[in-house]
Amino acid sequence: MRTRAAAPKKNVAERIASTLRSAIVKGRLKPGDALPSERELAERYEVNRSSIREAMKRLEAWGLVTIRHGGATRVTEFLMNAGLSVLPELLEAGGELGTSVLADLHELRGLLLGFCAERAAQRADPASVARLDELARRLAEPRLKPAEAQALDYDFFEQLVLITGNQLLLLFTKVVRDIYFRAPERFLPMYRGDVFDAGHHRRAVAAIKARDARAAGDAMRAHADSALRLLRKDTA
Amino acid sequence: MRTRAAAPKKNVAERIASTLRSAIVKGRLKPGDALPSERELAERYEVNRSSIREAMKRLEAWGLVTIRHGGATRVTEFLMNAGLSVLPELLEAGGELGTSVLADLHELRGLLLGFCAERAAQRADPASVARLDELARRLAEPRLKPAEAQALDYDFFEQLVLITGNQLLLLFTKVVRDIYFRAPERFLPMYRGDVFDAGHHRRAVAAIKARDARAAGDAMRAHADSALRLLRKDTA
DNA sequence: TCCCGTCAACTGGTCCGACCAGACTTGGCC
DNA sequence: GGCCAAGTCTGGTCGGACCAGTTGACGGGA
Repeated sequence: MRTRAAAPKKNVAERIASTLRSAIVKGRLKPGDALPSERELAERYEVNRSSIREAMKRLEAWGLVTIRHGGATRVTEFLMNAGLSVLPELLEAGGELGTSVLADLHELRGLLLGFCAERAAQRADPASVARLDELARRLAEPRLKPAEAQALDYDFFEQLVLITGNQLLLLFTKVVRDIYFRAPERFLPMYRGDVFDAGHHRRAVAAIKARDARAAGDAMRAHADSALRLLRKDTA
Repeated sequence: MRTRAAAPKKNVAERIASTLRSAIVKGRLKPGDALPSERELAERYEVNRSSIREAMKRLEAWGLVTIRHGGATRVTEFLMNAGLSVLPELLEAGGELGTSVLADLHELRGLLLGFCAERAAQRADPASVARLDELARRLAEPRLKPAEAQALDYDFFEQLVLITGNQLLLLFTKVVRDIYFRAPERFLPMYRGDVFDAGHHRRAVAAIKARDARAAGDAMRAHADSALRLLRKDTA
């Protein structure tokens, strides 16, 4: 809200869904709790019931509530039942949960980055390598804004994933992208000029060119690890 | 339930959303194509426009279409935009895409299994190890039905993930579970008595007990690799 | 007293038809 | 030919009606 686009032109349904989502993820509504009926919510928010229904459908799609015809709509135990789609919500909610999940994300990112870099060293075509090279070069530019570095870093990740040809992994990167976009402020500190080191990317590209899988993987793992260490230091 | 019932009591909106989703994922509707207007779809499917709207909202939540007020609703380049929620559909679609994604899944599963096993060897508590032991023992029973072996194998995976304490990974396993549940027939061949080898799990548990991270990881990676090899042989 | 079936009063699901609001299309004006 | 305005497409919101499962209170029978 406060940052990124003062949300001027959101749908009615979208606005209400966000409100309720926040209530759920932040714990004001606990798993098992019943939401007010659609008719009551419509009255409370002074909108039509159709809009409330849309908001409910959205919450259901996010895996945050279960709707039962005839029964009440209840908050689900989303950590055990929802899929990755609730992730952005979890991070946006901030707080303790958000931070621990953020660390989990970086841990997993390191694993995947390493894997992709190794694959890339084995089978990257010249055009892909050129794109990686270009991205690494731009990452090394002085006076790069944190937000730009973040965007380039994501592009680098995506390019690596594209090289592996693993479509499932590609879908996963989209989840990561959603998180980056929705809660960029959680990531920007690691891209500050005084802590971000573009050397990892440069070394990775060099290793990929040299077909050195191990070195490429190590470089990207080191990149993710540095973010993880920074996060741990900040929260400590 | 377990066998995925021929969709007996789905919503109108849900039914229509599934139909369209399938059309999109299977390529009958290509990225960039405009869907018919809500009013036209309502007429074609002989339902109210509200129901069509709900179906549209669902497709949008899945990342399959983009809705623009005033403009047409268009199919997105979903592989580049959708999240993991379309995965089950990709597999169910069968055909070339389904098989290649299945291979991707096994590849990724190997990576994650190996990672989790290594972590488990480093930090598993006795109770968790006992649960893994029990699961491995049951997997080794003679005359195990493929479906039972599949269920146990999934439980083993989940238990490993729980040991890592990575909540994000836990959410990912839920996605895997959804796939297993929705298209079990795609996985059962690898659990047939004559090809399934429970030795990988047994060796992994032994390695975890011995705190041998490398051996534990290798055992689980070998498990996933054997599935991948079988898949490649079948399609070849 | 206790159990069980009935039914009213919830809940969400679908429908209708109207109107608002943004975005394209078209045609006439310059 | 190029530009702008009106018309008519699109989705967005409304409200009010009715259908369809669930729930639980209430009353009658064992």
